[in-house]
Amino acid sequence: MGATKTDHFTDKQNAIATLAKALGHPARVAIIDYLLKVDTCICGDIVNELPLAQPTVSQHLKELKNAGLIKGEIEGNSICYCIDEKVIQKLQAFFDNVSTKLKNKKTDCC
Amino acid sequence: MGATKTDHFTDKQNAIATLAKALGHPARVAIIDYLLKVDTCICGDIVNELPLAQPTVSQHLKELKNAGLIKGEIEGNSICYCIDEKVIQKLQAFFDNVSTKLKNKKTDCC
DNA sequence: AATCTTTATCGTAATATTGCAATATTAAAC
DNA sequence: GTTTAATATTGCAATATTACGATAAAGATT
Repeated sequence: MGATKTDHFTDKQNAIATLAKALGHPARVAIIDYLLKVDTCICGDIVNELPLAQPTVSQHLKELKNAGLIKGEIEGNSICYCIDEKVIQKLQAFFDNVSTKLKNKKTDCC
Repeated sequence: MGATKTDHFTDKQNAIATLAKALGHPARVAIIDYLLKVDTCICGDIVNELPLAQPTVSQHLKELKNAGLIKGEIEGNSICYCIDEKVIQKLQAFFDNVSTKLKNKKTDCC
């Protein structure tokens, strides 16, 4: 196989998994880190920052974009990428919820 | 290729990526959801809950365990799995940080 | 319009992931 | 000790991901 059975899980579970998967590569975490660090966010800068070839970076940016984590805006002949705050908040809410529920748990088996 | 170039990224980036990757599958998100929902957390229950065969669930549990997201404790001839609160807090802190930094950003290009 | 710059896409090789049937392991129950 | 029950491991097929060279596309520059 190799294909994920998404249809058997809830929309929310699939949504979180998609976002988490998008961040499941250090290069993509590094891209997020970089976009946070700088105020301008031109694709070329990201390529220079990362230890990967330009097509590879482009592919990682595409995956972050597909997952909805970043947005790209054409700026002359270069492209400005930024993080989508709403999507980050979705992840934040998920982990907040997990954390809260863990604290309220009665049994602490392990 | 197909192998991730982990050595070029920071330990923190690799750590976040590893955790995110572990949650990058709906079945594994569903496992976390289930562990939060119930007070007992025996592996067999998880197998019954998920629409996947026992070996597949076992494999997903192993990946969550390898990433450090859950811990397993032998309980008779069954196994009790629980979420590691500390690791969740690591992810929580990461997204809190991203969120805060986004809010403090001057330029909002996209 | 020819050229340069910037980013995306294609093609492809190497590796990883997903899923399951079959089988192994280990502890309880009899 | 044999059987039952619960979980893990093995082996394998299908698919996905990662990485990059080569090339394309599209706007800027000359």
